[in-house]
Amino acid sequence: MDGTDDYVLDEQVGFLMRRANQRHLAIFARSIPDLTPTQFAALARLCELERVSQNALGRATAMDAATIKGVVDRLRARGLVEVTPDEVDQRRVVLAPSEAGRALFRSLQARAASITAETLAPLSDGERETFLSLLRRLV
Amino acid sequence: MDGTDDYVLDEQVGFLMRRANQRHLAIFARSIPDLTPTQFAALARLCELERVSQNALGRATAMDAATIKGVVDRLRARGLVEVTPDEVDQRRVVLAPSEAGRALFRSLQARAASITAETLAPLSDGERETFLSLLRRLV
DNA sequence: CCGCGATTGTTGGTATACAAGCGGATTTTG
DNA sequence: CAAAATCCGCTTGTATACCAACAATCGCGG
Repeated sequence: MDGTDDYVLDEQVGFLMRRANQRHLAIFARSIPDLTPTQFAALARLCELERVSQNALGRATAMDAATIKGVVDRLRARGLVEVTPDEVDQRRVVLAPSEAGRALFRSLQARAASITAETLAPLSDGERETFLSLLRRLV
Repeated sequence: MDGTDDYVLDEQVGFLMRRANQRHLAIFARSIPDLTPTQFAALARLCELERVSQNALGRATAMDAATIKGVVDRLRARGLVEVTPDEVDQRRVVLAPSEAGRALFRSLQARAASITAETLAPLSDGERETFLSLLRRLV
């Protein structure tokens, strides 16, 4: 039992992912101060899907129903998302990006791409590919 | 300008990290329901450092001063951490794991290690090494 | 057509997380 | 030694994030 039980926090994948995520979040906030990563993800998906229900958007962006509600509320409050009741299913609301939402997304697209680049900047091109493909298998 | 502006959310490192983290958090919560990953990290560091101030523990676990306060409060409420005022520096409080805290950490250590293993289970041994070493460079 | 399970959106509660700002203590510096 | 800078812990406010519970609605089987 000499070395089997040493638990080194700094080598745990969860701790490393948390810290890597912190660094990425800081890069994002510096580059796009107006929108959080979550809000941007929701807006991006909405621009891609055009018309979806709230929960469906949540599933498409890996967010809980309770979480997506708050995100959509904040996007709505800023006029980036429009909400209309679904005509057939009375439980649903249909979300769509407003013209302002679409314009904002377009204007931020390039910056968003550069955020990914900056996050991965410590790695070489090949390492980036490797990292992303391994990461994709851990979702 | 045909393909330069397609922003694919699912390929962004932030989105992938968020989802990989979600999966890891779910594994953690299933395996150690009593403690959050953050609380466990703080407890682990505390067992390693024995006696630290609150903010110092926060820095050692990559937590904001406001964040570590809440974490320590909850650990204290469960009797896992003991607090004494620092004798020299009157601003500081000195944290130390209680006997119960040390015992809990010891009893969870193996499970914590298996959480890392389960999180990385989709990868082969070599891929795990690669992933961790790349991830370590992104913190 | 009736009932029952599933889905939709909502709410409340808990737990990170960070920014900003506070008063107080300590250390550095001029 | 006094002023400035720094550090300490705290609080407030905002934003994820998830769970659990809820009413309203929908769809399907009988």
